[in-house]
Amino acid sequence: MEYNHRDIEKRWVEYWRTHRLYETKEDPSKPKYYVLDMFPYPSGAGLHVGHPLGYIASDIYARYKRHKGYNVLHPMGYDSFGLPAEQYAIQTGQHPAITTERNIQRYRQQLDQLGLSYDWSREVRTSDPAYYKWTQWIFLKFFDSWYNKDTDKAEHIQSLIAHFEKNGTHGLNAACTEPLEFSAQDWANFSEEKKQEILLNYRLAYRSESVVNWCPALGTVLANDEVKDGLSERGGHPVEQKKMMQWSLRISAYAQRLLNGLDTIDWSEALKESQRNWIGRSEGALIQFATDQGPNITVFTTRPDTLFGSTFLVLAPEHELVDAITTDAYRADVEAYRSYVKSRSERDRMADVKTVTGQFTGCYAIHPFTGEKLPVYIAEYVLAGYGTGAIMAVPAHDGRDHRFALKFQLPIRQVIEPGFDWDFSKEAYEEKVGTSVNSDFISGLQVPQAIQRMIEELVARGIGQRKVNFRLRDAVFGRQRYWGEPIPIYYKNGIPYPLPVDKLPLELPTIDKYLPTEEGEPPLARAQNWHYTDEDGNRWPLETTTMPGWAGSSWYYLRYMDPHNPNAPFSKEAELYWQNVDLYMGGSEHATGHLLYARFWHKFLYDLGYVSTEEPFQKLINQGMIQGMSAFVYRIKGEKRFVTYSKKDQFDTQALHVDVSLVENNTLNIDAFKQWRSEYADYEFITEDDGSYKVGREVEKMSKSKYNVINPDDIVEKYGADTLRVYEMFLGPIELSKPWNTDGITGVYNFLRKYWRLHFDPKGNFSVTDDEPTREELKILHKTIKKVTLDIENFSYNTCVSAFMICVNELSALKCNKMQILEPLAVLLAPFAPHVAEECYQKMRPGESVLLAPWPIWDEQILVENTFEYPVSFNGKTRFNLLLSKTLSPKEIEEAVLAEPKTAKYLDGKTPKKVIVVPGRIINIVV
RNA sequence: GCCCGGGUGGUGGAAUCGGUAGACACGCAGGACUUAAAAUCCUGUCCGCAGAAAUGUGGGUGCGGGUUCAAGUCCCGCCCCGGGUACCA
Repeated sequence: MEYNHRDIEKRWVEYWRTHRLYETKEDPSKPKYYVLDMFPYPSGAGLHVGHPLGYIASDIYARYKRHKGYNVLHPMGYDSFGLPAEQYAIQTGQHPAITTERNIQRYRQQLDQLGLSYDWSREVRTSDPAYYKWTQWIFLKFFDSWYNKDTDKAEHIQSLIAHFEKNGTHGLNAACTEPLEFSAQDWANFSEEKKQEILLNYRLAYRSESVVNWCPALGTVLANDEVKDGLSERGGHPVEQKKMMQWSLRISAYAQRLLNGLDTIDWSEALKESQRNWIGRSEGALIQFATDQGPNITVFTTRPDTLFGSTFLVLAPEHELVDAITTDAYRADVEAYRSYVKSRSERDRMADVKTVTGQFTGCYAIHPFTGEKLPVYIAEYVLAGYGTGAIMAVPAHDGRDHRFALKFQLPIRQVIEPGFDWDFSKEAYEEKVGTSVNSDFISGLQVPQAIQRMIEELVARGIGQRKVNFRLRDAVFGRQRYWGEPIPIYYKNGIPYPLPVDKLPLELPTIDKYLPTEEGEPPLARAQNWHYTDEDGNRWPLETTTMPGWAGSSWYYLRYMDPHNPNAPFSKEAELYWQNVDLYMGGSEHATGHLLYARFWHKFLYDLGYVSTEEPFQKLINQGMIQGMSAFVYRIKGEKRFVTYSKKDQFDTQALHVDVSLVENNTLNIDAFKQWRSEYADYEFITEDDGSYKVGREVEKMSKSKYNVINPDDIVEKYGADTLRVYEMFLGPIELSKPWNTDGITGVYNFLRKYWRLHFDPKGNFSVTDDEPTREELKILHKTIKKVTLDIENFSYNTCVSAFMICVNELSALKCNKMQILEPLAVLLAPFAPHVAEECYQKMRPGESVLLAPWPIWDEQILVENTFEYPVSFNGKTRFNLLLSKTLSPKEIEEAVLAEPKTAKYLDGKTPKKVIVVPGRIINIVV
C-alpha cells in the first residue's frame, strides 16, 4: 500500500465535520484570535488557483494559533451582490439570486475540498435580506448623524437640531456640503421642507450632485472599467460625463482620523503609504482673486509663496463660475471645449499629460498684490473635485502649468532661486527648497518661511486664509443598478425621509427586466408598488438607486461575531469578546477601496458606541496574485493557416488565445484544438522542423476570457488537497505575484509520500517504534521546530516547506521511525497538510485529533554548536573555509587564520593591511 | 501621468541584522533496479576559460554610478514588468 490521498482526505474531512472541530464559541477562559479572509465575489467561473493562496495562508495561521492555545474565529462568507450577476441577468433574464446561489454552491464545494478550517456555521452573504437588513440599518444611522468637528466625532442629528434651535449656525463647527449661515430665529421660521434640506447639508448620508459616466444609448451609468476609450465596452456607444443627484457618505469628515489611525495598525508601510496618498492631506491657502467680469475666483494652493510667479488662472471646465466669467466673444469656444471635456473620463484627463488642452474665457483676474491682469483659462488638467476646482498657475514652479504656458505662450516668471543653474524656459523647478525672489515682501525668505509670511499677509488683507485640504472625496453611495441593497429612503414632496426601522429589511422587488426604464430611471423604478405607505395610509415613492458593492463588505467582519442575531447587527457581548480582526488576509487591489471604507464605517460605529475599538483590522497581509500563463496561436491574416511560434515573424499574423489545457510543454495538441474550435478544423498548420506546433506564452491576469484559468479541482483530484496546499505555499512568499505553473508539484507530492513512508513499511504496515531517539535525530527535530515556528510567525511559509523537506530527507536517510520524533513532527506539519498529518498522528495516538495537540517547543540546548566553519576571504573574495571553536576570541581567531598554511598562499608574500573578524560569521583579510 | 510593489541559474525561489550568492524544489544529463516502462534510489547541474580528474581561475543578483574591509541587501540616476487610480469586487 502506498500514500493514498483520496482515502486519507475523505476520511478526515468527515471526521472533523462530525466532531465539529472547526466551530467556535465565545470562551472567556482562552485568549481570542480572529483570522479573516477577504470574502470572495462568487463569480460564474468558479474558484481558480489564485483564490486559495490567501485562504491557505490564513488557514495555516489559524491552525497554528489553535495549537498555541488560542480561541480562533475563522469564518467565511460571500460578497454576493455585484455587477457580473446583473450582467448575466440582463442577458438571460435569469434572476441574479438564482445564479448567485448556484455560484455559491460551487464555491463552497471547491472550498471544502481544500481542507480549510472555516466555521461554516457563521457564514454570511451580503445579498441575504437577513444580512442586508443591518447594512440598511447602518445606512440609516449615517443618515441620522452629523459630524461635530469640536467633539471630533459623529453625533445624532438631534443634537444638531438642538443647536440650530438655540443658536442657528452660530458657533457650529460641522462637516457639511456648503457652509450655511442663519439664526435661531431663521430656523424657527423655516418650513419643514427647508429644514430637511438644511439637515441634508450636514447628514453623513446625504444627496449631492456628482459626476458619472453616462451612456445615453444604454440609458445607464457605467463603471470606469466598463468604458474603453470613451466608448461603452458593451456595444461601443459613446459615453459622456454627466452630473447626477446621488447619495454620498461623508467620509471626508473622517479624513484626519483615517490618517492618524494608520500609525496604530500593523500593515505594510507600502499599504499605509497608499492610504496616506489616497487621503492626500495637504496644507496650503485659499486665495481670492477679483476679476474684470464681476465674480471673485477662489483658488487653493499649497504654494502661496509663489503667488508673485502666477501668470494666469485655470478653472476646471465644470467650475460653477465658468458661465458667469466667460465673455460673449469666447462663449462659443468655451462651450465647444466643455463638450470635448465631457467626452473625457477623469482618468484620461489625469493620465494624458502630453496633450495639453485648454480654452481662454476672455476674463482677466486681478493679481491681489501687483494689480496685474491675469488671463483666466479653463483646462481639463484642473479637476472640479479637488481643492476649489480653480488654481493660480505658476509655470516656473509647476510642471503642468509650465507645459500649459508653453502651449499657450504665457509668461514664465521665476520666483524661487534654487541656488544652482536652472533653465526655466525648459522645465519647471518644483522643489520646495530655495529662496524667494521677485516677490516683494517675501523676497529673500526660504520657502517654508515665505509660505507662512504670505498666508499671514493674505489673512491680514482679508483675501485669503490657511487651509488644510484633503484629496479624499466623499464616497458616492448610489448605483443605478438592480443587484444591490435597496436604500431605505422614501420621498415626501421630493425630500428624503428614512424608512422606519421596523420596516427593514427593505427587500429587493421583483421586476420584469434588469434594465433601466425607457426614461433612464434605474431598474428598481420598474417595480410595481415601489412605495412606502405611512401610518396615515399615504403612499410615498421609494428610492430607486441601490447601494454600491462595498456597502456590504464594509462591516461583514462584525457580523461574523454574531451572525444569526435577529435583533441587532451583533451583540455587545460578542463584540466585546472578539473586538476586531487580528489577522486580515487579502489582495493588494483593495488597498484604497474596501480597506478605507471599512475603516471609515468602523470609526463611525465606534463614535456611536457600537464597537469598542477604533480600527477594524490590526494586522493585514496582502497575498500576491497568481497570474495565468496564456497561450497563443498565430493565424496568418487573411489565410486559413496557423504558424508556429518561432516562424511567426515571417508572416503578418494575429495572435489568438488558446485554451491552456490543450497545451503541454508549449506544444499544441492540434487535434484537440480543432475539436475545441470547429471553425479551424480545415486550417493548415505550419510547424517547427520537428513537426510540432509551438504556442507563444504571456503572463496575464487569470481570466475566463483569456482561456488561462487553472482550476484547483483537477489538482486536488490528482494529487490531493494537502499537496495543493503545500505546493501553493512552496511557490514563493505569499505577498509576491507570480504566474501559475504546476511544473514543481511532483516535488511536493513526493515529499508528502516520503513523509508518509516514515510511518509505514513498504507493505503499508504502520511501523513507528517507541525507541529512544539519537542526539542526531533530536537535533533534526528541534532545528525544524525552531525554523518552522519562527517562519510561521513571519508568514514565511515557503521556507517552512523547505525546512520540512530537509527534515524528512534527513530522517529518511537515518531511517528514523521513532514516535518521539514523528509525533511532534506531525503537529508541525498539521497546519500545512492537515489530512496526512492527522492520518499519521492518529496512528500514533488513536482517537486524539492532531488539531487539538499543543504546539511543540524547541530546546535550544540541543541546537548549540561549539564550532563554526569560518569562510575566509581576501579582499572580499572567499577562498577557503576554516573550522574553529566558537569560544575563541577575535584575537585568537586572527592568530589561527594567519597561522593557517593556505593563508600564506593567498597573501602571496604581502602583509595583510587589516584582518576583520566577525565572530560566528566571517573572516576578511585586506591585502 | 500619479501612487504602490517587483526584477537573483533553464524554471519557482533561498540568503530573517551589510558578512560564504544560488538553500529547497522543478527541469535536464548520467547511472542503479527492470525483459521494458512507470515508480524509486544514487551522482552531477550559475556561466566562461584551463584540466582526464582533483582542482585552479575569471565573471555574475535588470542597467549605469557611489558608499564600505565587505553590497542581492544601503544611496543616486535609468530601464522593464505587475497592481491601483474613486461605479469591477
